[in-house]
Amino acid sequence: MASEQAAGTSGRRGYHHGDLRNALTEAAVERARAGGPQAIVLREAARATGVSSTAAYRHFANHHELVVAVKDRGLAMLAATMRDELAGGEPCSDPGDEALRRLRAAGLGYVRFAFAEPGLFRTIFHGGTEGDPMIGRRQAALAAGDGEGHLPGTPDESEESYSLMSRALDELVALGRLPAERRKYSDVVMWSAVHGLSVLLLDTELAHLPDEIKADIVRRGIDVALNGL
Amino acid sequence: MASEQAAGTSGRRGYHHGDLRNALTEAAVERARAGGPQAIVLREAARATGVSSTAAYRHFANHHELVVAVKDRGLAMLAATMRDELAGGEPCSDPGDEALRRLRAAGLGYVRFAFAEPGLFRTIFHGGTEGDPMIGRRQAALAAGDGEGHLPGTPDESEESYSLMSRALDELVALGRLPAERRKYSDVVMWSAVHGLSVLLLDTELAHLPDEIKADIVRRGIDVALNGL
DNA sequence: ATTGAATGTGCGCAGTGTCAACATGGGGAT
DNA sequence: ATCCCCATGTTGACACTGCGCACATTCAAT
Repeated sequence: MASEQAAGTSGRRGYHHGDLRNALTEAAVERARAGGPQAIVLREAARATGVSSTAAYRHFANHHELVVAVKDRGLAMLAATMRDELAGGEPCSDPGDEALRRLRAAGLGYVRFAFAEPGLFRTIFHGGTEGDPMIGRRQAALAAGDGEGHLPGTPDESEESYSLMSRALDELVALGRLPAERRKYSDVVMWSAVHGLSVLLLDTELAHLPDEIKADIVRRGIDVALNGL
Repeated sequence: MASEQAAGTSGRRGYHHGDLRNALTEAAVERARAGGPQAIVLREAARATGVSSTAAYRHFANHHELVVAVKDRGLAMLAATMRDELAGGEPCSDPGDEALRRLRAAGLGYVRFAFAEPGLFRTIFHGGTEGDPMIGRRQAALAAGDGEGHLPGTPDESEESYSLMSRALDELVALGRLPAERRKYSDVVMWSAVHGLSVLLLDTELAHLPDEIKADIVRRGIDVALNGL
């Protein structure tokens, strides 16, 4: 009975684990961190948790659901990283500058997470969106563009990272730093800018560039986006 | 010696196939088109080609090499789509406007390909870059930034799509439409802009948006990038 | 204590990547 | 034309994966 797991939240105090779903997810997250989405293998996670493979099927309908669970965790960590970046810099006195600082910080945090956790980042954006979190389900609303002139959203709470940028943009408009007519789609465009930077500098030959150059590119990319808006 | 090309699909006149590598790649491309990188399964490709699974190992060291072959094909198709888009619109009389039109067309072609061939697009950017084509191998040169002030490249001929945008930018500089000091990294930024748009509108809940909205977002995204440069 | 629903276990099936040993036959040296 | 080499294909097997089925164990409500 000398199992490797000793304490913490996953006690395994007998036949029943008590928190298997969580334990499995954590194990899967660990693999994903190291090897990306491909490294998420159900049997492995079960093995690492000290439980039979089929036990996992009591908590996940199939392999994909495990992946989705990992995506969720990753998304939360993404948001956390962005929030950290937000809180990191010192606020500007001018409200307009401050809003802009926040937008830039949000974008920077996004890229920073991608670099810090490439495995998780790749896992988050992997395969279609069938059964995923992100931006939420009510796309119907998105379709018709709402009265405020931008994509509504912040569905549940999953897409906090998205709303961070979105809110900063709202402030910019409120403070007159961004013409209201340009508000529409600005969030998506900003998001796509930082996402593109992340992916290219991570999964392309560009990944071999020295870090300083990458940092320059990221700065430039974000500046271009902010300028262009 | 006379007949050996006849069939593009597969000759199979006897024990030896004659063009297995190509046939396998084609089969794999077909699966990838329909189901993305995950759909590239070596045994399946062999089966579809009417050959034993292990025969593939005479032409590909392992599964990954097959995927790389598909990536190559996809890259070529990407470039083709972009070139089509370039040739599609009518040229502007003013050279500066023309260069700008080309840059925009290149970007639009990029996104258009992503929408037209999502499976291949996802395959191209899948997993690390170990043993891939793209941007080429000489990153050392990239590191030090060259005299012209932008990332050199056009390695072999694989990254034609990249060079299409890069050349348009060069023209813009030559014609005084873009300050030379902003030329640096502009290609990467432009590329990342269109890439981000493609990925987000393809692999996110945003994918459920109606096509018109997507088109609007793409337009806006590209405009922002061009403006920001 | 009984019992039913959760939860976990073993076993098996189909399918995949990959390797080793063997078969075939096309093309160059003779 | 002949012969032999070796690139190209084939069969068989191993390890591993996702997943379903029948059975075991436990917790909780009766």
